[in-house]
Amino acid sequence: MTVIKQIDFFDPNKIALSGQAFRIHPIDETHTETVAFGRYLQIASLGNDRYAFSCSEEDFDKIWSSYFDLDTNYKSIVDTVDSTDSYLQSAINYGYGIRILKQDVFEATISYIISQRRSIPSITTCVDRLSELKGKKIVLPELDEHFAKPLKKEYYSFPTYEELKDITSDELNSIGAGYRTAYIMAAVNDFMSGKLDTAQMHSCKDEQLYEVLSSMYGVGAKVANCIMLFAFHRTGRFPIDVWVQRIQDKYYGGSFDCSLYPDTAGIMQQFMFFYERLEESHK
DNA sequence: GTCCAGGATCGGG
DNA sequence: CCCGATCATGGA
Repeated sequence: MTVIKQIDFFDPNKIALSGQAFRIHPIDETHTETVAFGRYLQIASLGNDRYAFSCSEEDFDKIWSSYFDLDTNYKSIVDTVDSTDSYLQSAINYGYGIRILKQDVFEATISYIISQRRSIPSITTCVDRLSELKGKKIVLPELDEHFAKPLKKEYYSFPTYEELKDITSDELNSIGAGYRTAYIMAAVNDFMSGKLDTAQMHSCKDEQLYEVLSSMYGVGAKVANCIMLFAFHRTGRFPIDVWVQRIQDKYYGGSFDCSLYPDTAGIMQQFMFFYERLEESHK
């Protein structure tokens, strides 16, 4: 099953390298693969803003169009950027095609709890190990001539909280969760007990959602904002990690003025993060 | 071996 | 309220 679409402002490999999700990867220059919502998806870039997706029309409409935030007009958002902010202008030019994903709430919560004080490759390893341990094996879709060979032999879904309800400390230690083991156990319990209810959280205003998330054991300001931005699509949130703080120190006198972008500061943040990290890797 | 990573918690001032 | 020490491990 293959669906071909024409899409503006969409660069799957840049999204994969932008560090907002940990299970999306470039295969080669024109192919990207991801695992999300229990499925494997491959995207082939055909040129002239045309893309092949390895899914049915129905899954594209019900899952992937939303996941990649394809109903949002990023060009108009980019046009609102302060023309005198040359750093942000450069970052946006460099990151043209990055969209903010709408990730699964539980997966994003656990992944960002794992993420604290680790590098992105290390987070990826840990998330993959957890999926292999407790997720379900995924049946790959048929991949026709548009697509490349997948990177791995086997893929596993990110486990649901039901699938993690009996996970032990030893198991979490074995996948390299380190000192975050207790945080993950607590988070699973919060979802299982109904203290955290995804549907209810979606209806919360930003401040209330932030309170709920940051009240979790092992979830502070940065992780709470990442969950809000990358799972709940609260695009006004501005997560500050070591990279973003570095950017603020170098180019914004210590703090970026988010009030200029009340509804899109998080999108700006993602462009800056991508720009700074990849510039650094080219040195 | 050394150093740092998409930080949070805790105790003390 | 702010500050410093501490946390376990992978990857460069």
